[in-house]
Order: sequence, then C-alpha cells, then structure tokens
Amino acid sequence: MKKLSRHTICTEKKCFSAETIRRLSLYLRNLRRFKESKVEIVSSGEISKCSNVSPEQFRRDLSYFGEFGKRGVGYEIERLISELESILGIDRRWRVALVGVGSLGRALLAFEGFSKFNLKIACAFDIDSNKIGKKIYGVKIHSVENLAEVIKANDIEIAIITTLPDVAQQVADKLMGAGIKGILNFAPIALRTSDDVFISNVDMACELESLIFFVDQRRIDKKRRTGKKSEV
Amino acid sequence: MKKLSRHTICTEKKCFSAETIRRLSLYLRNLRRFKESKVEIVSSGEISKCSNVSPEQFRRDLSYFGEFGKRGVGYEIERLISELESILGIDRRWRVALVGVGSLGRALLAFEGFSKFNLKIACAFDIDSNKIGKKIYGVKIHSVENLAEVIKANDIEIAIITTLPDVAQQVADKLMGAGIKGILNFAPIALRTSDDVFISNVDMACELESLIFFVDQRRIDKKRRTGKKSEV
DNA sequence: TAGAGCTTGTGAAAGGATGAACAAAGTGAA
DNA sequence: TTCACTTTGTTCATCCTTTCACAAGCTCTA
Repeated sequence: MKKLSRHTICTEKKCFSAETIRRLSLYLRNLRRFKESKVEIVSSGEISKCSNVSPEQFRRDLSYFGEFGKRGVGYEIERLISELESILGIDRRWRVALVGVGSLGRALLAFEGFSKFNLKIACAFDIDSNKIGKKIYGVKIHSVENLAEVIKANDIEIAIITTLPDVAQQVADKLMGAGIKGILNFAPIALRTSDDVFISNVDMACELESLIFFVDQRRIDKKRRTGKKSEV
Repeated sequence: MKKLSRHTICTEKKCFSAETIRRLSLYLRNLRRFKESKVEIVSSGEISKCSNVSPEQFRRDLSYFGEFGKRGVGYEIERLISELESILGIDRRWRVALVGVGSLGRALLAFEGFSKFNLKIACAFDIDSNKIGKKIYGVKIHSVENLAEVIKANDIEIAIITTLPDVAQQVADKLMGAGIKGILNFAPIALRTSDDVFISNVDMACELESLIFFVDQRRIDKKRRTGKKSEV
C-alpha cells in the first residue's frame, strides 16, 4: 500500500515527497490571490511568507520541476500559475465520484470551490433508496450496486469517500474494482489499498486530537512554569 | 508562527513531532476497534499493521511517553486506551466553538463522532441574521459580533473555522483576541497567528490536488513505459 | 561598458525521522 | 529450574528533508 503522505517520486532531476506537492498546491492558491490583486511579479520571499514556508523551501520545491523565475527579478505570476497547474495536472478537467451522501457528502456536493481546480463531481452513490435517483445540487445519486458500471461509463479515476467508517473499506474495494486510481478518504479509518491506488486521508479526528494535545500541553507547561510543580 | 505540522515538542525524554501525535490518535482509534471485538491483548505488530506503520514506529511513538507494554506479551488494550486518552488530553471534556454555519459547518454540527473524543460544539457563530438566535442540531447560533463575550463566558479554548476564505483571517484574529488557543481551520488559506496559538489545517484542496498529481503522474509513467516517448 | 544591487537556483551541511538489530524481560513447557 | 520462544524498548546507522551559503544571472544607472 502506498501512503501518500510518505510517498516519494523520482524524476530525472531528484526525489521529492508528497509534502512538496501539497506545498505546490498551496503556492498556487496564494499566487491566484496575488493575481486577483493585479500583482504581476512576485519574489520567493513574498510568496513564501504568505505560505508559511522559507524562501529556500519554495525555490527548492520549484527546482524539482524546472526553472520558472528570473534572477534579480522574481517570478512572473501569470506564467507560474499555469506552470503549476500543468505540474499538478489540473490544467485539464477531472470528473470525480462521491460515495456516501450524508451531511458531509452533501456539504461537498454544495462546495463550489472544486471548479477552481477544474474538478467536477460527476456522480454520487448512496444506499438510501430515498436518495437514489434524485439530484442533489445538480448531481445524480446512484445506487452503490451500480457503482462499477456508472464509474466505468463515465471514465472516472478519482473518488471521494464520505461514508461511515464501518463500510469505508468495502466501498474502497468496490471502487478499486471499478478502476479508480485515487481516493480522497474522509472516513476515519486507515484503508487498505493495492499498490497502484493512491489514498489521501482527510482526518478531522486526528487533527482535532493533535490540536487538543498541544493546547493541553501548553496549559501543563504554563502550570509548571508558574511554580505549581505538583506532578509532571 | 507555529505550524502544527512541523511543530516539535521536547519532553524530559526526547523530541517528537506533531506527526507522532497524529499517529497516536490513529492508534487509539484502532485500539478501540480491537476493544469492540473483545480483544484484550495486542502486539505492536498487529496494531501497527492496521495503522499502516511499522511495528518499530509504533513502539517508538509510545516510548516518548513511557513504557506501556509487557515484553514477551504485548499491550493490554484497556490500559493502553486510557493511557493514550490521557496523553492526548481527551480524558476530560472539551468545549469548542464553530464559526461559519455554511454547508460544511452544518455538517460538522451534525457530526456525532465528536463525542467519541470527549468533544462538544458548545456554540456556533455566523453573520447571517436568519440563522442567528436559532438552534441547529441543538447548537445555538450567535452573532459574530458577540464572539468574544460568548467564548469567554463559556471558557472555550478551541475553535473551528468553516467560513469562506475571505473572512477567515479576520475571524482568526477575533478568536485569538477572545483567548482561543487552538484553531482547526477548514478555510483554504494559510492563517497568520501569534506564537502561542496552534493551527491545524484541514485542507481538502491541497489533498485533492496532490491526489490528482499522483494519479496523473501514474498515467504519464504508464504512457512512457508503453513506448510512446513523445514528450516528458 | 562597468559596477552596484537584487533575486534565483543549487551544492553542502545540519537536523530529523525511519529502519535494522539486539539486549532485556516475560511466558510456558519439560 | 532451565531452556526455547516471544515481544518490548532502545541504540546505532541510514535515509530524507530543510537550512545555509554562495555562484550565476538579471536590471538599472552612470
């Protein structure tokens, strides 16, 4: 199984990690904001500041894919945006499937931001017969039973799982059987997948728990510093 | 600014990263699943397998906080669960605030899984006067104007941002002013925060774009392997 | 053209995280 | 008790990522 978070890719230039790609995505977003403000040239210092990385990090991340800046000047925003879009693969349209039309699934169907990176939820699946056949935010809900055929007919390669954790593995297996090559998983469970399928987990629980840990830690530290050395 | 994803903490034992804490959260979840299946003892091999990490990784992660296993035997699940809950700080109740009751915010209000880690959304905020004063899924919606006073009155330290990116920074500033110490940010923007506030970003866009990159890459590789060496 | 003043791209060093390997410690059978 | 077997906790070596530092290259002015 490939864990995207630890996955590394080697090009003819060097090896870079999945983390690099996530940062590229972040840079792209900030570049678009600059563009909206009619800025045309930006330096690595400026773009890295609003992305919370060092300028060197930014320059190195780009260096894996080519040379996009002008020494002594900076980066032409228009060009860098289209280069990044091309690198990330969002310069063409992607159609994705969504499985599990619960409250989170519904929220994603309503999310307009997807179009920003050329992405369209082409179809959705659920087991609830009350939902099947209906359209929600313009997306048709199919029965999970027809998953494989609908996905193949629509030539879809990427899917989003927003089911309950109990059935997430089962759904993932079905998706892989239908030829899906990338899964964005919102179910709080570590999915087992075959080697040629990429998984990206969006795990609110992990994020929240680690947040709680750090807030809690800070409180403990504070207590210790103020002298109440009761127990550690 | 502290980036949670890169933040490191030093105890009297050693230094560990925020990644370690995320994994602890994952272990905890899997341990609970084992417990539901009435398993009582588990080895590092078993627990690490379903968490997609190596057994050594699992043992090392625990070693930062103490010795919880028995050599030659394994880990007593019941005990390890309560130890992890204590380490993560979820052995006591946390009340959080949510800002931005859009479709995603609403989905989070409906999410029952929060209670699993002793977390309750105590209040929510929005600017829409149609929502203010109402209760959604049992949570009262306040005006953002009263944010500081409501948060202070409820003694809340953690907040979730589910607003549009345009106003997210503004909301974050208000939250910090009200004494919030941890923010779970769903808005696709890198927030600027003061040093003593922890930020954890749940960034669907980054995850999706990196997923697209890898799926796309795989397709390019495939094309290259099959001989069509047109362009790289 | 020459030179000062930027900013990029990248080797080299430093710093962290992961993996291999093994001592320490528990179990159970003879 | 002794011995074979199992599994943990930890040291040491390796690998990967980030930071440092600087040469290369562009612009503008005189």
